[in-house]
Parts: sequence; structure tokens; C-alpha cells
Amino acid sequence: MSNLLANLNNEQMQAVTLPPQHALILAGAGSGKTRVLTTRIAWLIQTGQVDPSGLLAVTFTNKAAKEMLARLSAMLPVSPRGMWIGTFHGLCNRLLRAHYRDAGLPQLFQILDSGDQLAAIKRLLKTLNIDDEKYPPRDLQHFINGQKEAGNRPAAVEAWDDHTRQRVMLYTEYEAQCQREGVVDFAELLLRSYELLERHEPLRRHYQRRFRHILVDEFQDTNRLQYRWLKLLADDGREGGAALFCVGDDDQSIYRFRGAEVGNMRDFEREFRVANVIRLEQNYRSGGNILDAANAIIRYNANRLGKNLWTDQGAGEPIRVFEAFSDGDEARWIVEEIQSLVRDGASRGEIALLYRSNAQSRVLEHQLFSAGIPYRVYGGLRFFERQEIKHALAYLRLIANPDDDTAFARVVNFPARGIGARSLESLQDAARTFNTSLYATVPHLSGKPGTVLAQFVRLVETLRTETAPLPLPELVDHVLHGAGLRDHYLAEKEGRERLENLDELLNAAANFVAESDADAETLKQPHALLADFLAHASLEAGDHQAEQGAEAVQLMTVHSAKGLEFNAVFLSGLEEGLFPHENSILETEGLEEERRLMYVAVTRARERLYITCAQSRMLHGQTRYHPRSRFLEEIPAGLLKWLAPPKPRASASTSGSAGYSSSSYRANAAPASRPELGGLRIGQGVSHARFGQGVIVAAEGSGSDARVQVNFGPAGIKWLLLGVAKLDPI
DNA sequence: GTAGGCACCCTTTTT
DNA sequence: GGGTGCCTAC
Repeated sequence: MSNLLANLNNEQMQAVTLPPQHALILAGAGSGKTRVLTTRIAWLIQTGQVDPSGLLAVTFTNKAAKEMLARLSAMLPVSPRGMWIGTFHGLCNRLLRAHYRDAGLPQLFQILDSGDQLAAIKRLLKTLNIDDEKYPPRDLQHFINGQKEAGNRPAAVEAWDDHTRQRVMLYTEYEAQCQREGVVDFAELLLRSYELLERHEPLRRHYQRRFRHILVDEFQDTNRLQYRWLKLLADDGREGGAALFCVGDDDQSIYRFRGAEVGNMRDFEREFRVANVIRLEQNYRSGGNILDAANAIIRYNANRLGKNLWTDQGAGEPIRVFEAFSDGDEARWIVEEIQSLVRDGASRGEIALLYRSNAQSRVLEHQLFSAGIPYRVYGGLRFFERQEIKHALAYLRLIANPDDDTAFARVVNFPARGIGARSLESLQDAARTFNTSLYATVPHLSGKPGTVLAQFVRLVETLRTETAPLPLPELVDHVLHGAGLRDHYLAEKEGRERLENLDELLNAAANFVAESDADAETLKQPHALLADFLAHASLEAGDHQAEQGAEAVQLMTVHSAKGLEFNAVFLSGLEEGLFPHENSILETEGLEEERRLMYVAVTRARERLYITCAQSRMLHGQTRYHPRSRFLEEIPAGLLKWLAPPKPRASASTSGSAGYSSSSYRANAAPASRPELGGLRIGQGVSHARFGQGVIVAAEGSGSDARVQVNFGPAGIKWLLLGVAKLDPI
């Protein structure tokens, strides 16, 4: 046990060995957060304070859950079996599977991912004949998820206007459709299991008694419903409930846009009367200059819980800054700098290239590719979201649950079997009349569509019977063949990669069986494991996050870099409108989230941090001119080392030259290529008689063609001709 | 019923 | 600039 606690600093030690009381650990970037969390669990088990089955640990991603489990297994002599560990959604899924009857769900309910959910909503609008211009499916999806995350069923939504009333009606219809089809979306997983616990007292008591310690990672990223779910399980903070141990960093909360609620941290502290608030501020990752920059930036945010990172490792290297003429020059410069780093012995896998939005990766990739530097892009299309995988999964879902209309609609005519939009429409009409699923409606249909559709149903029936006795991997393989997917992609010119992915699906199934701890009883049940596998596929988009540590430069958005660290980090596109993003700069809340994002970005670097920006950039097919990001100005000049400023018509040969101080450089920075804005500049606030107040986000053209793009917030983003529109600076 | 052409739309992302 | 989704022509 002394081993376990060795090398912890005071605060870490304090956090790990707290008595069983509620605690909030404010863990700064690089302060050993994961270590504290896992050591706490190991310590609780090893000192005999709690049996593994009395532990519940919640993480933000599946990857984090796996990592924690791996670390725990290494720390403890015995595997922590019986402990519940996973994401909120994973844990809720587990709960609902175990108590599906009480939750009012079919045993083999399916999970809709975001894409499936959107498709289901579109289908709903179509059957109800709703104008999707007036009710854009995406907005509706957002609305429904938002209501569910607020814990609101349709009846609980306050609607004061017709538009909202109509959306509530659609929410009701959507719920009915999901219930009919036996499917559950992500938000529903949470809400349903919350209601399950809330309404079934014996069940709630059972879990409340069982879990003595609940530990939550990335607490700043939880939403309202997740917090209420925790409160329910922890017995609302009363005596005798579980001890809630929450670890988070309000300064790294970057998911407000999808419902994360930093306020949960304050609420937790208040509602649970948390006596133990421990700050982990010693940083073991970055040099002093980098930390000073991070601290300086985040200080511009109001309403923080307050924290200041420090290190005893010295100042380290200055932050290198480079301003390029164009996005192309910026990319070229970065690539040259990478080459020189690699020449000096740096490992490519330890170099990261970060950007605010995915669209920025293309230019960078282009330059890396031309230079022959291996690189890996994170994000993008995930394995289980690929078209061919979704098709295969849809067949599997139909086998597990024929009433799954989303799956039915996806593959009824794939591969093409002559079932067009018209046949499908009449089927949908009939389904509405009979109030049955598409699948169940087919026998009611007559005529030619009825015949072809009946053939499809027979195909699925055959597949179901034939696969019932098969182990999972063989089952999947059989379906791939039987459904004609293999033949289809075999015939397609570009089908090779898709075939490889289908093979990969077989591997995934085999791995899933190998890792599953399903007992023999479950295995005997036809298709039981199939449902588990499908849930796994929905919940885990697949870590195509590729092999770690390979010798390739790592490209990713700042969001996906959270939790990672690299020896050298290039932070590109530090321009107003891009970072901070133009959609965020009108609201304080939005701007502060951008600033936290910047804070996350800066603290990814261990030794060396580069920040770059470009004076002109191709965006959405047009050249835009952005000034430097305000975040760059928020870093004390003394921490920065400006590298060669761009000369007019500069070629790419600019690497490694003398540092310019930021102030002297700024004095002669105004580039001739900027359009004349008649006294206005990008980032400036303006007011317009009709649209109200806004911010200039872009400009193009010159003379009588000169126009600016202004973000008027609620009034939208407009292009205005300077010669015509009357804009007053504010 | 399907293939190709043309508007249209563009944050961030995990579950 | 590039992907998606709708519409028209076969």
C-alpha cells in the first residue's frame, strides 16, 4: 500500500485518502488528475474500506474508462471485478438492460446514435407531412435533446407560442415513434434510467445501498440530467448515501455547446455541502512560460472557481509566434519547422498540430503530404459511422428487432432491389393506418409493391432463422453474405476499402465476444449477444483514434486534444473569427468558452509551443482577412518570441531566424493586401438601422465593391456593401 | 428507379 | 472548397 501512495504530492495525497465524504477536486491541466482518481479507487479497495461492487466510476469517454480499468488492474493484485465503470450512457444502458420491463422497453431495445436520430426525425416529418423548412430536422433534434437533458417530457415543456407548441407536438410524436420501434436515443438512455430510478423506490434503494462511493471524472462536462442522475444515486446528499468524489476543472469546460453545465460544480459544492474542496495546481507537464501564458489568458474570464498553475521546472522555452501571409504560407512554414525539429531528433509522434475547426486540416495535410511527412488526422468519420458498416448493422438490427423502422428504411432497398420512394411511401401510409411498424405492415400490402416488399421480409426472416444458432462472428458473416452486401461492394469500383471495413466488422464482432463476460446462459439465448454487440456499436463509435505513439505527426482539433499532451505543439489559425470563432464572439458566455478552449490548447505542450496565424485565409470558398486573435494579445509580450515576419511576396524560406519583439513588429505590421474598409476593421462593433448591433467578421473586394460580413447575432450574418449600407462604428 | 447535376450549407463532438 | 441532398433527365 505504501507503494500506492508513493510520489504523490501533498494535495494529491490528501485527495486520495479523504474519508468517505463528498469531495470536489479542482484539478488543473497536467496536475495528475487521472492518477488521483485511479489511486483513490485502488486505495479504497486495498484498505478494505469498500468492496469493488460498492464502487461506481463515471468517465466522459469509453477510452477513458478503458484506460482507468487498465491502470487499476496494474495497481491492484486482483482485478476489480464487480465494480461499475463506464460512461454515463454506458452505465444507463446497463441499468436499462437489467430492468427493461420496469423501464417499459423491449428486451432487445436498440440505441439510435445522432445520425440515426436525425434520420428518424426526418422520417417522422415526412409521415406527418410537416414542412421541414419551417421545422428543420436539426433544430428539432436539438430541441428534443435539450428538453430531455432538462428532464422534460413533452407535457412538462412550457410552450407559449404556436411554433413551440408545434415542436412539442413533434416531440410527442417522436417519442411515440421511438416507443413503437423499440429504439432509444442517447438522451433517452439517460432520461429513461433517471425516471426508472426515480419511480421504482425498491430499485433505487437497492442501488443507493449498493454504491458506497461514486467517482466522477471530467465533472465540468456533465449536463443537468447527468447531475440529477448522480444526485439520485447518491441519495440526494443525505446521511447514509454514497460519497460523491468529483474531479474536474472549470477552466477546461469546453462542451457548453452540447449541454455541459459548468454550474454543476458550484451546485454540487452547495447542495452537497462539500467540505472538501482540494485544488491540484502543481503542473508536471509544461515549462513555466507556457503555464504563465495559460494563466494569463484564463484570467480574462470572470466567474471562475479560481486556480493558478505552477511548476518547479523553470521557465523553459519561450512561446514562438509566427504570422504568415496566407493559410498556405502558414502551413508551409509549420511543415518546415517540423522538418527541422525532426532533424534535431524530435519524434514525429510527439508533435501535434492543433486547429479550431476541422476545415483547417486540409491545407496542413496538403503541405505535410507534399513534404512526405507521415501524419495522422484524428476525428472525421468513425468506424461505426461508415456507410457500409451502418448498412450491415441495419440488417443485424432488423434481425434483433424487426420493428426498428430506421434500420428497415435504411436497407429495404440496399442493395437495390426495386423498392423505390413510391412503394415506401405507400408502406409508410399503411403503417400509420394500422399503427404498426413498417416490417409488420408489409403483409397488409397488396399489388406489386407488396410482392417485392414481401420478398425483403422473407429475406430477413430467413437470415434470422439461419443465424439463430450461430456464434456472433459467424452470424455477422452470414448476414453480410446473405444480405448481398459483400456482392454489392465486390461489384463496385471503389468497393475495396468498404469490403475491408466489412472484414473489420467481423474482427470487431470476434473481439467483442472475446472480451465479453457474458455467461454461458446468455450465450445460449439466440441473438442475445447480438443485441449487446449492437449496443456496443452505438455507444462506442470505435477508436479509430488509431494506434498511439506511432511515428506520425498528430493532427486534431483543440477539442479532441483535451486530455492529451505532446512535446511540441503547433497551434494554428489564431485569428479573430476563427479562434475565437465568429459565432461565439457576440456573447460573453461564448467568448469565455473559446478562451477556455485556448487555455486547453496552450496547456497541451510540454516543452515547445508555437502559435501561428495568417493574414488571409480561404474559408467557405472565399478569401477572408482576419486580424490576429485577441488571445494572442492576452499573452504577456515577454513570454513570446516572434519569428520572422512575413515580407511582401515572401517565399517559404523563413525558418529559424531572429526573434522580433511583439511590439516592434506590430508597429509595421499593416499589410498592403488588406482591403480598404473606410475606417472600419474586422472585429469592430457596428450598428445598422435595421439589423441592430453586430461585429464585422470578414471583408472582401475594394473600392465600390468593398463589402463586409457582419454578424448581427439574432438578426443573422449579412454581407453588406460599404458604399450602400450605412454602418456606424460603436 | 437511378445517375448525374446543381443549389446550399457550412463550429467545436461524445454518447 | 467540398460534401450533402434534392431535382431533373434518362
